Amino acid sequence: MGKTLIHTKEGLVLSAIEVINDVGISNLSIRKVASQQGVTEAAIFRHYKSKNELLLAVLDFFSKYDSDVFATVALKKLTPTESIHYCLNTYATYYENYSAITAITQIHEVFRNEMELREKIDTIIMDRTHFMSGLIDEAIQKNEIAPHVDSEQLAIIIWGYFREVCMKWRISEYAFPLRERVQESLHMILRAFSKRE
Amino acid sequence: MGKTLIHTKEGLVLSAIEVINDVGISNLSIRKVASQQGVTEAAIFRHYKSKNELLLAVLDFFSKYDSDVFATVALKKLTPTESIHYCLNTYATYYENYSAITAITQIHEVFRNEMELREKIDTIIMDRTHFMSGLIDEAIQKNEIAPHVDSEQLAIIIWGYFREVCMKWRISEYAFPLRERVQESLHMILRAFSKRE
Amino acid sequence: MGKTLIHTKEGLVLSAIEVINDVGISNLSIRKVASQQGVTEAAIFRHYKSKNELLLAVLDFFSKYDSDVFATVALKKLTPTESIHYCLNTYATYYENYSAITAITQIHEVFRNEMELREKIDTIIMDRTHFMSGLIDEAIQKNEIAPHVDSEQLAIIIWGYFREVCMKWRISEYAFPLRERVQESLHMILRAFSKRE
Amino acid sequence: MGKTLIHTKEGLVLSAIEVINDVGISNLSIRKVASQQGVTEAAIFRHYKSKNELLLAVLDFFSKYDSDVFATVALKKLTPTESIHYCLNTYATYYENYSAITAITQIHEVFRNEMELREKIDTIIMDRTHFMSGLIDEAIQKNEIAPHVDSEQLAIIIWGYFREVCMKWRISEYAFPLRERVQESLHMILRAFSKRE
DNA sequence: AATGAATGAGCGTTCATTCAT
DNA sequence: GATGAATGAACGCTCATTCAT
Repeated sequence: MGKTLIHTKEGLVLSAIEVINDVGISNLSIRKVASQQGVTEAAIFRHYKSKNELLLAVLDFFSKYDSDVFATVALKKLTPTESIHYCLNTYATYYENYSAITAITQIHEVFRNEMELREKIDTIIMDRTHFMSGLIDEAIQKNEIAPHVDSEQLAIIIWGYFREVCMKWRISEYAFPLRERVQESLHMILRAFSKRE
Repeated sequence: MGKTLIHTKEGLVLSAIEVINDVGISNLSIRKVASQQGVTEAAIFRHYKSKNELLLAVLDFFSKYDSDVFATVALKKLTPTESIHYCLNTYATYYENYSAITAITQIHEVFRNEMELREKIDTIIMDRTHFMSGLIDEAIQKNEIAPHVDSEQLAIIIWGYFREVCMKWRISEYAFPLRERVQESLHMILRAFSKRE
Repeated sequence: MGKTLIHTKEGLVLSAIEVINDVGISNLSIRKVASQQGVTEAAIFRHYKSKNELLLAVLDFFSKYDSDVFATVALKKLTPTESIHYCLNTYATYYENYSAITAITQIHEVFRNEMELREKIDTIIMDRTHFMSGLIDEAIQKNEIAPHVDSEQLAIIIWGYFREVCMKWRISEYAFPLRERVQESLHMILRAFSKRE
Repeated sequence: MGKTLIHTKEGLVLSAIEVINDVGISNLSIRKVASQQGVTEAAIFRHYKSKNELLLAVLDFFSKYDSDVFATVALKKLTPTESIHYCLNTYATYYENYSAITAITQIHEVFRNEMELREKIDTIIMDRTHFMSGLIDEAIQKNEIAPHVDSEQLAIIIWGYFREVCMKWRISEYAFPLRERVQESLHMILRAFSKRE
């Protein structure tokens, strides 16, 4: 019973992501999520009291991975550079297997016009940047990255790259292996910003 | 006469950009553009025969700058690295003075569900990447950038950074000087990827 | 429950016919049907997913009578001539009591520009002609109608007459008794085409 | 000059008929007539001060033929029966060569919702019926048609047939020779109603 | 004699949401 | 826990008509 509820509730999030991927966030509607899920529109309002609340759940789902990744990185005994690799590799692998979710990486702007959604998305972005710049700071301290590098700016570069390559992947209709490409480019970036002997 | 026509038609593009910046692309409607412009909705359809056509004009306006920039760069006698700086500096300066247009940099995904818009936006992105990777190739040939660098990947990194920093600028509500920040970061990037002696 | 549904759905068809009779098929709109019925426009779309689907239901309603008539004629043990009389008498009586529906007899042409409607209306007309020419063939075999008569042409004459007299009835604002008039004229026609001794 | 005006004015009527035939009376609009004619919408209002006035001109054009036919019939020295044949033959020949105009024969009902148009169309129908029943009366007097026949009812039968066969012709997409068919059927009708020896 | 621009009303349709069942 | 019916607002778009040029 409780289980079914949870199942349906989460199922709606997955359906919403599917719909966003299929017809775009602008054309997402409760009706379409309902029919994707095979329920009535009214049924959705039993689980989420508004469309925005469903979208908040989508963002929760999208970022739930974040805490896991951040936590895992902390647990493993990796060098900072390895951590950065591990982090992006995790996302890239995940996205490669669930390509629809990359739609969410591209629609931050759309969420910005509803206060609740805006706060959530801003927090997600901020946390990711913060986490990344933290790793970079560590890397600088451990001489893996050159000392003059501004960690926040590099964090923006890395996330910006990641978002851009996700976009290219979508445009290409998933024509190249995302994980490999990200790995290569990240390697290139970290090497470029590494300390020079 | 001709003047009035051009004025209204172009004015509608500017109004559309304003509306997109204000309420978001998802909430853009012909009604809102009309009221922003102070005309009736029907009047818009005299100038653009559909909403999509107006949006195409917005993309035209957004990218019209591109050819100018590409051409100017070719004319000036600059080193490739200087050209890259000049290019991003131009956009950053422009955006800094017309912050609403940065909204357009963030909405590629939304346009992807209308074929005409999709084609246009894909072309714009491709052309920009191509132009940038061309400059990088030149830079590699002239030993300004390290030979092992993949020019297309670096182009993606640079544009990804630019898009990301525009997003951050918007989130911060234009709290930092965009041009300066871009200049610094770009300097950092190009230095990192430069040939090491 | 089920009852309410059927009621509203069928009610909309009757409302649509009322509107067509009042303001003409060209001026029929979902808005007007809605207000005739005392519901909102959106409510209509719960029952019929488009305006055309509602119009199809109107045609269904208009022709649902057909199968009943055809079937009844077959059941009763009447001479072919009596059958023809019975058939037109049934329509005339029905129309006399529900004059608004005669509007539908006059609007074939208008429906011709929507493929779905066109197919439906063409089928209705074809079936009626076919049924009538079948009866005439029988009448010829039983020597009630002269052998040289082309049954399809006579069917067209009879239906053409019926449609024309309905038009006259409408023009006259229902000033003469439709049933009686049809009966007389049909009698005149059948007598004229009967076998002469 | 005057000539051009007349030409344009009449051209608009022909364009309107073309549009009605192409997209149906319900989808006729000033815009479409204008573009069919290759002028602006505003230009039409220079010639006809409203859409209804243009439609009145269409009806004028449609029925202008009537007076010619009526007059010609009176001039020629024909028997009443021959006159009826001549009359329908003239229309059938005309329509066969200008099939678009048969659209007008089918849309009386649509015109009924604008008072001016209604009056016009009612007059046309009445005049035609009157003319036909006059010929039938003559035929009765000259023993060409049986004495017990009600001339008005037969007139309705004949015009009803004619309208119906025009409809069938349209449905069939002009698959049979209209004139021939009308001639045959009319022959059949007049023979049936003729005096029997 | 004709055009381009504009208007206000109306169109068919979709939306998020509510509520009785 | 879910459904079917309904609503009111908004959507993109087309209409007949007007008017300054």
